[in-house]
Amino acid sequence: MTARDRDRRAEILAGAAALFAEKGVATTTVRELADAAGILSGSLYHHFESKDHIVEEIVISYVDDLRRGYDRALAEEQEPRARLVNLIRVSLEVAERHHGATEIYLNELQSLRSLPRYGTIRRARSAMRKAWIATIESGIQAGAFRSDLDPQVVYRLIREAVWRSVRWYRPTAAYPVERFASDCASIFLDGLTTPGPRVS
Amino acid sequence: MTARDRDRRAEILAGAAALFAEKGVATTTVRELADAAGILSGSLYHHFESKDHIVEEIVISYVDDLRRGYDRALAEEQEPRARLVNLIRVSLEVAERHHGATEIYLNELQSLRSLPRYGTIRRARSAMRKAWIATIESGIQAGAFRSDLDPQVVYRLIREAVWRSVRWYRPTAAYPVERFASDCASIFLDGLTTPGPRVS
DNA sequence: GCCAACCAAGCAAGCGCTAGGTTAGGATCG
DNA sequence: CGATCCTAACCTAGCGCTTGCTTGGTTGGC
Repeated sequence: MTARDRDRRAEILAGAAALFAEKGVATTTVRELADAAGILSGSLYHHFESKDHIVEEIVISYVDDLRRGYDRALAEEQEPRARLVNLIRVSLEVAERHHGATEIYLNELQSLRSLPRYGTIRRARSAMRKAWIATIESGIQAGAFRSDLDPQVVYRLIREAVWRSVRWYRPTAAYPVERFASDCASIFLDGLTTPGPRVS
Repeated sequence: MTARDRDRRAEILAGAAALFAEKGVATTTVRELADAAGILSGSLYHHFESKDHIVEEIVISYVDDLRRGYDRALAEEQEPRARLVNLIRVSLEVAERHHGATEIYLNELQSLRSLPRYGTIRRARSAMRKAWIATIESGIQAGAFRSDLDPQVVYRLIREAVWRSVRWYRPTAAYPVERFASDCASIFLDGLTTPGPRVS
C-alpha cells in the first residue's frame, strides 16, 4: 500500500463519513460516495470490498480512538469529579476529530449489528460504558457524588447530552471545546440552581 | 369515515410507527408495513396516499400532542423550577404515549424536511423551543437559575438527555415516569455533587 | 346491488455490485 | 536508453434485485 493509496482511501472515507452522517447510511448510495471522491461507483470497489466495509472502517476507527482516550483520561486522574470532567472533555474532543463517525454511531448503532466486525464495536462500547459507570460509582463511594441516584441513569443522561451535542455544537474561538466541556460538567455536577448558602 | 375505518388506520399507523422507530423510515418497506397490518402492500394505498404521508401523520400527531402539553404545563405553573420539572415530566409522558414517533422525530428530523407538511412540524418545534428557553431565561432573571450559562446550551443539553431516554427508559411499577422525571430534574437542577455546607 | 376494503400482478426507477476493458507511470531488460 | 511489460487506478456497461406505487379485478357486509 503506497502513501498515495492511503491518501485516496482516507479521502474516500472522509467524504463517506460526512455523507453518511448527513443523510444516513441506508439512504446514501455508492454513486454518491463515488461522486464525492470524483470517481465512478464501480471504482470504489478497487479500494473497498463493499459499502458495509466502508461504514465499518469509519465507525471502528472512531470507537477505537474514543476508547483509548478514555483509558488515558482515567489513568492520569483519580479524583471522581476530575475524572468525570475528563471523560466529558475526551468525548467532545474525539467527537470533534470524528464528527461524521460520531453521528453515524449515535443514529445507526442498531443497523451496525449486522456488520461482520460488529464484535469489535460492541467490545469498545462495553469498555466505554464501564469507564463511565466505574467513575460514577467510585464517586458515590467516596462521598463526592449523591447516593440517591441510579448510576446507570446518571450515566445515560450525561452520555446522551454530551454525545448528541455534535448535532448543534462546533468549537469556535469564542466558545472552545475546553469551556464547553467544563460547562457541561458544571451543569451535571453543580446543577442549574443558583449556588446559595446551604446547610447539610 | 366509519369507526372501523378509523380503527384500521390507527392500527396501521401504530405498526408503522413501531417499525419506523426500530429500523428507520428509509429501510422500512411498504411491504413490511402491510405485513404488520396483515394486508398486502398495495392495499395500504386505499388508506394512505403514500409512505411519506404515513410518516407525516405519525410525527405531526406527536408534535401536536407535545406542544399542547407544554402549553398546559406552563399555564398551570409560574415558578421557574416547577416549570422546568413540568416540561421534563410532560416530555416523558408524551414520549411514552408516542414512543415510536419520538424516536422517528429524534433520529430523522433531517429527512422530515422534504415532507409536504413540514411547516407544521417546524412551527411546533419552534414553539416548543420557545417554551424551554423562556422558562430558563425567566429563571435566570428571577435569580433562581445560574446566570453564567448560555440558556441555549442548557436547553439543548436537557432536551437531548430527556428525549433520548426513550431509547433506554420504559416506565415500570418500580420506577414510574413521575420518579424518573423528578430524578432528571434533580440532576439538572441540583447536580450530581453531594449537597454539603456551602457559603455563597 | 353497492361500495369500502382488499388482493394479484406488475411497472419504472434506483439500488449494490460485477466483469471486462482502458490508461498512465514505474520497473525491467536487452 | 528506448522498448516492453506490469500493475494500480479507473471507466463502461449492465445484471439481478428491491423499492414505492399503480391498475384492474374480487369480495363480503350492509
